This record gives sequence, C-alpha cells and structure tokens, in this order.
Amino acid sequence: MSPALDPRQRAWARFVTAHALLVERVEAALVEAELPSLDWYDLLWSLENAEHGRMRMADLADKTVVSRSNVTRLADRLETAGLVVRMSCPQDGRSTFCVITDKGRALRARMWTVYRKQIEGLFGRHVAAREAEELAAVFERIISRLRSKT
Amino acid sequence: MSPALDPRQRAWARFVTAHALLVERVEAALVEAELPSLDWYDLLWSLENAEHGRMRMADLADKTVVSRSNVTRLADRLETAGLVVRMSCPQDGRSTFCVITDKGRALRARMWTVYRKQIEGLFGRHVAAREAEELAAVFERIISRLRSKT
DNA sequence: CGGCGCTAGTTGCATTCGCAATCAAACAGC
DNA sequence: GCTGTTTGATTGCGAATGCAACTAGCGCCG
Repeated sequence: MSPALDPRQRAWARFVTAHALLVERVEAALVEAELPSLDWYDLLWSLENAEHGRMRMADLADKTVVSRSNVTRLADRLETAGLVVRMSCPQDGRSTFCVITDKGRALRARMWTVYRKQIEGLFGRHVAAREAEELAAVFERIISRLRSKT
Repeated sequence: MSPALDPRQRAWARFVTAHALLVERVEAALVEAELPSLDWYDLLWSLENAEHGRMRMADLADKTVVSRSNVTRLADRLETAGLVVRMSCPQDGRSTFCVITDKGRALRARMWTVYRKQIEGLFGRHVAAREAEELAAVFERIISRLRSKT
C-alpha cells in the first residue's frame, strides 16, 4: 500500500496485495489437500531442477530467497519427513549438500497438481498470454538487477 | 517457482521471487533507517486513508491481508508505541476502533520517504509508465476477483 | 423476555522466524 | 607450517505467527 498517485506506485501497491491474497489462497488449497506449505514446495522444486537433485545449503537459500538459518531448519523438517537427505560435500568440507529423495520428488509432483490448479484458476485465468509474457519480462528484469547488484 | 513452460506459469514464478527479493530489500532499508517494518506501515497507511483515521479491527485485517489474531497483536505493539489507540465502537459493542495518532501519522510519513525511494529505485525504475498501468490493471482484476468471491 | 446462533476481538499454545553467536573448514599471508 | 580472516552451516533465544479455544455483545425467532 502506498499513496497511489503515480502509476508505478499504484502498480507496486496492487502487486503487494495481490501477492498476499494469492499466496493466502494457494496455501489454503494446500492445507485443504493435506499437503505441506509453499516453502516446502519451493525447496523441493529448486532441488529437483538442480544437477543430480542436490544443492549446497547456501545456494538453496539464495535460490529460494530464504535466510540461511531458516533453510537449515526447513531442511531439518524435510529431512525428518524423508523428502531430502543431507550429504557432506567432498570438494568443500564446510558445505553440505541437500539432496531430494524419490519420496521428495513424488510429493512435489503431487503438490504441483494442486498448486497448478490454483495458479491457473486464480492468476492465469485473469492474465492474457501477451500480458503474461510482459509480466514475466518485467519481473525478470527486476530479479536480475536485484541478484546482480550489491 | 514452478515448472515454467507456459508463459503464465513463468510469470507466476517470477512474480513470486520478485516479490520476495523486493520485500527483502525494502525491509532491509527500513532497518537501516531504524524504522519499523512494512507490516506497521501497511496498518498505519490503511488507517490514515480511512475516515477519521480509524477502522474496526476486522476491516483492518481484511484490508491489510493479515489474520485477525495477528492484527490484534500488531495493534498491541503499535499502541504501546503510541502510534494508534483503541476506542470502543458506540454502534457495536463487540467492535473496537483502531485510531491512528498524530505520532502515527508522523512516523508513517517518515517511513514513506524511505519506502518511496526503495520502490522507485528497485521497482519503478525498471517499469515503464505504460507497463505500470498494465500491471496495476492486471493486479486490480485479480484482487477484485479474490475479494469478491467466496 | 429468553435462548440460540453468529460475529468481533482477544488469548494460549505450539510452531516458525530472524538475528547474533558459535563451530568448523578453507584460504591468505608470512 | 602457523596464524588470522573469511565462509558455510548450525544453534540459542527472543519475537512473531497461525490455529483453536474462549469471552462478550448483537440479533433473530419463538
């Protein structure tokens, strides 16, 4: 929310509240389906996309935009749930790999069926293909700036 | 994050991570300036825009997209900080008004100078005016759907 | 009027989060 | 090779969150 006169500020305000509302709904749908939260999904998805289904903790934190300490705890919970395992990193004794298990892959896939339906119904439905391209482009611009700088 | 083939899914994924990165930066800037968090700002801003600078707790929760119990605690903290006061609602004995104080208005204004700078530098800078209009339109569509339905 | 249900708000409790401190391994300079 | 510094990961602790239970006031219907 912001004093919305400038179109950019208005866009920002809507961006923020749309995000809050959408995430709220998606989370509700996951609870409804007795599935874990989006945090778990993001972590699993990041791993599944990585080489050999594994990533170092710090990279995982960067990728999922979560604090280091938080990704540690998240991985703890996922590990006790059998969705990931930790392995020591041969190249660097300080690092530890987080590796997705088959069970982890299976759960992510199951979550995706719910997640996908929500995205389409709540978001995609209201965005034309052209607009989607444009949104993606704008956000990619912003993301790459934020990731590169400082 | 999602299996990004469909442009809409790609847009969604970028939308989510851009949001996370942007909010992270804005929060950092507020901490840097020794100011409270965005939650506080949103609540104060909602109040400042309301008639007589006041709102009932439930309306405030809806407006700021925060759970009821959470808005109670948030208001507690703001109240002890002298930024808002609670007043009983004459029309409905169950409701309580949350009213922004002069100190609250002053703080919000001060936060806005920092917040605004961040929005412009991190977001607005990368969005053309036309694009901003389009983003605002898309998100407004989504928001009104989400608020009206169910 | 009296009881039943509904709504507004708060609170208890368990979970989660963020920050600072800690520990261990790597690395740089001498 | 030894020491000081930096980096990766974890942990302790206080703060914040979500959910469910609880209290109190409104309003309806008999």
